[in-house]
Amino acid sequence: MAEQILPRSFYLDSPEIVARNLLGKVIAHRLDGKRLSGRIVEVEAYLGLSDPAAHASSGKTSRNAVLFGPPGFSYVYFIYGMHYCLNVSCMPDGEPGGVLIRALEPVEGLDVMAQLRGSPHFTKPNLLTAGPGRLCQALGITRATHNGLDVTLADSSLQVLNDGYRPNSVIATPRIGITKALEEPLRFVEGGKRFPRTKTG
DNA sequence: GGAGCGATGTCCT
DNA sequence: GGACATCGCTCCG
Repeated sequence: MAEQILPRSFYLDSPEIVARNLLGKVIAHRLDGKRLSGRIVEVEAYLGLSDPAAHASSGKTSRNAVLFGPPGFSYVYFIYGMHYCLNVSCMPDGEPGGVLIRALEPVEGLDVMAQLRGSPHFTKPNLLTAGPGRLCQALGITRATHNGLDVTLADSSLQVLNDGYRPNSVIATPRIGITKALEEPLRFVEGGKRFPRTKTG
């Protein structure tokens, strides 16, 4: 099938549902006329006020406002003084929720990704986009340029596409790198996929 | 290949 | 002032 932009209705569901459904979809970023893309192989769901690990848990602030807005918008934040992380908002307008994109399998523009990441990584394509900080660097995504973009528009520079690929199975595990709600199985990876990703799973 | 650790900016308490 | 949804380098096996 031809690739299609995921419609806003795709993101209306709860973060757990949207996270599972995002596995196997393609993130595409048009940068200086060149398309950089990768297939989603690892995601995490972050809920609203009931999830102490979520940015939205302490209420709406200027930083996390996108999570409280309409579904299908990018939420990019800066972490550890060094890295950006990409999320997509879900749930209806006014209700917080989001999905963190943790790892991609690079598909298009690997040469540009390697330049953005540093050329030594070109020989290790798994290190280009495995990890939330790495994939933002590889795609050229920053908070200044990519926070709050509507990823459902045909003319958006950042899109999420369905090309017909379907994961064989989905495995749920605890989330990584957090200090609260450590046991909740809200991290999702595709079962049996060979492509390297972060940590276990 | 795995554990330990430093780098480093922004936001909220 | 401290926490933080991370990464890459070192050192040790």
